[in-house]
Amino acid sequence: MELPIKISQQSREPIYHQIENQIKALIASGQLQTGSPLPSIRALSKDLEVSVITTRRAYQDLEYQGFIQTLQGKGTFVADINPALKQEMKHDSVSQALSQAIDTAVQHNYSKKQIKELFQSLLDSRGDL
Amino acid sequence: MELPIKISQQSREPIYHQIENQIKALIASGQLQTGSPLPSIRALSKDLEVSVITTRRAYQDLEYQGFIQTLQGKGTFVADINPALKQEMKHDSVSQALSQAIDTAVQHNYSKKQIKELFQSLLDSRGDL
DNA sequence: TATACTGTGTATATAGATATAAACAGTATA
DNA sequence: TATACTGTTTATATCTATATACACAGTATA
Repeated sequence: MELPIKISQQSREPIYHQIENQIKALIASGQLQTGSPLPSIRALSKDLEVSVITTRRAYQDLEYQGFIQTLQGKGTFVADINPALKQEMKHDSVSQALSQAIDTAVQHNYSKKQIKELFQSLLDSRGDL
Repeated sequence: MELPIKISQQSREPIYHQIENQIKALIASGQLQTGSPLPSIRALSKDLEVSVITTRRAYQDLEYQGFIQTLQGKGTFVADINPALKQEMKHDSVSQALSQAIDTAVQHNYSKKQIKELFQSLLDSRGDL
């Protein structure tokens, strides 16, 4: 079972962190339901072409945070998460991402109008929306 | 002379990289003009409460990329950069930041409408714009 | 029961990021 | 000329991230 996640090697964010964030997004948005199995750490490491230690680290963090649970010999499954928490996670993550992008634009001396226009044009040119 | 840059310790992006990006933004947007002096690596390290090695790394990378030049004993100065290049840098950096934020929203299954609304509300609640 | 998978623990190694410290060389000013 | 600044070099150290490898223990299936 493949997860729709992608790793950017040029990003300065650690790989395991990228994996974590993307799995969280899938869970928070309901694309991964409670109880559904995740790929094994070995399978995921092959998919993403990273080492098992890296995928394992991501899963460990997610488990520590309560998003997944792993059973030795069986695998790893999405945990049961309060829907209100999911909503909050969604909102927080997306808000933070957008805010940071606005920060970057402001740092570059973009006006409100310019930011809005560029954003609109980028949003409109997305083929997946 | 203090630079209006801030370091986020929780960000997973290396500190020197954060410094680089923010100085680039200042140069690209004209907030730092050709020839103007940057704070010494020691002064900057004190301002930002990071080590000299870290600020030096940022300055070295910026120099390698042609944005600044340093003279031993004198200090570090903004280089002369083609205005077209500045424009391109601005546009690329801001576009990339906004695109990545949209990616995050999409990962969280946000619709175009939701993204737009959240963005608008975040933009409107900015006190600095 | 053997095989193929699962997670867990451990080891070794390398690269990157960052801290602190000291010394050297160059510049500027009182 | 001494002092205070500037960048440069070097050293030591620690932590983090990631790679590869191996072995152990648990589960599932043919």
